[in-house]
Amino acid sequence: MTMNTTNTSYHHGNLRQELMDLAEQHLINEGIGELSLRALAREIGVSQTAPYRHFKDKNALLAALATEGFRRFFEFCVPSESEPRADISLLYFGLGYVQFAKTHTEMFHLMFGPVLQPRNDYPELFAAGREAIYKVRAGVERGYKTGVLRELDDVASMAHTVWAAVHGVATLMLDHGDTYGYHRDLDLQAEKSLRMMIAGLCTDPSDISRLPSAPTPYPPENN
Amino acid sequence: MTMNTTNTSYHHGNLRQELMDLAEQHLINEGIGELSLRALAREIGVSQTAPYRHFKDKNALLAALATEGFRRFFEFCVPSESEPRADISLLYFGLGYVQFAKTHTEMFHLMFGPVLQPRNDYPELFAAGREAIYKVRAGVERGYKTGVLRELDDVASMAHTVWAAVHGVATLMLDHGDTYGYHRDLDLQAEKSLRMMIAGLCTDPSDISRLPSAPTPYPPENN
DNA sequence: ATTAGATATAATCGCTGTCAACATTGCCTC
DNA sequence: GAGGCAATGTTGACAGCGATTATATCTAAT
Repeated sequence: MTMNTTNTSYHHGNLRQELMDLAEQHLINEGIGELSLRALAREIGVSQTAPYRHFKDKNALLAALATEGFRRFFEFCVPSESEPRADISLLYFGLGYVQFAKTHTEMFHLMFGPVLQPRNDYPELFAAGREAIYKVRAGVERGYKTGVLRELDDVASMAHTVWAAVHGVATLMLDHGDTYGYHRDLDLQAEKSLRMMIAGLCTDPSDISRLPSAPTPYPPENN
Repeated sequence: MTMNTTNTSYHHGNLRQELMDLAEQHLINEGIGELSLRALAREIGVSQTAPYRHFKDKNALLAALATEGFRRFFEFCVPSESEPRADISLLYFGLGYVQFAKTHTEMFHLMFGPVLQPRNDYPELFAAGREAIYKVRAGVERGYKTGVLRELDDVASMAHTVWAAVHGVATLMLDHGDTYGYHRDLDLQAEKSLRMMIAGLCTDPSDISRLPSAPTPYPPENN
């Protein structure tokens, strides 16, 4: 994956990146709680103190990971921006959001959960989060101008509402899928909920299925 | 609070309860991550291993705490059930939900977050979560029968949607309040978002402020 | 007096975060 | 090209905290 895994020289040369790569794998496989700097160092074959050259502490590494996660998240949601109709664009955004949560569960928890808080300590991460919001605002603004969305409030408030709707669907699916029962098709349910909520914010909330399906497979080729 | 804090006898006699009480205080003051069985035992004045007589491990204690949390949560939301109009009832439920999240932040994270998962291992907790859903379903059913809610889908799906809406508003407020900027009145924003979303699910989504205010102070006297 | 339940003691193990002292390397300057 | 410096990594050790287990001891109830 990265260039020199079998680098036998004294200096690893790519430790920072390799730490992050491996950390992400551990994140995926074992979850946030189990991630240990020592284990990473051991596995890479480097001393236990070496990581501290690159990250002030464990949370700093996690923050870097989460920031990287946001970058992918944006790519994940990019297609929604090219959709001209604002309501459909928001729906696509929501679908991407949910898909991301589902396929990058632990990363999602890291990015949006209470682990790295308050955000004051992680300016890059904070900025990434803000960027995400701006995208939604842009979508809402478009919806207002084109008359697709009901102008219930100012753009910021409406964007907050949209975000909350999407976020709620995603987190509920992750954290309470089992509570809702294993027999349900959660993906389908999530999409239905998204549609209901977004449709409710539209000028014409006549029908949920009014909003067309997302291009399948929705998210682009990125893993 | 509990009976025998100054019990000098060998047997504490009330350790289980006292552990939970103290744990909750720590939860409130320091958060989930900082909670330590050892600290609790130390503080109570009992050996470090004594808690294991009452809880299989740390998570078992947390699960018991969360279950207790659900009991309070239900009391918190009880007033919504006495409201005859289904949409208003759902709104009150949402307001209670958000208030609970705000005033019992860490407990909320414990109850709804990814800490105690999967729920298979905590049957009581699982049951408590289910009970919560049934309440929402009842509300939705009422809304269908009285023609207040749009019958967009079956009761279960609609309940899921309502829950997602409410849950999204609450979690967004907790975990991303700072991202959205300190200058906003988050409480107000949360309520607005709730109103927009619920109104959107109603037969007549004409006006957000159509739904009347909650009785103030909304939640009953329980701390 | 016995027994089951509650607590204590001691020990294992892992992790974080620091520190000091030292080794290697690459790059920059002269 | 030589020297020097800064960045990177190593080694080893330590303080501190935490979870958990095994084993021993106490005590209250029967």
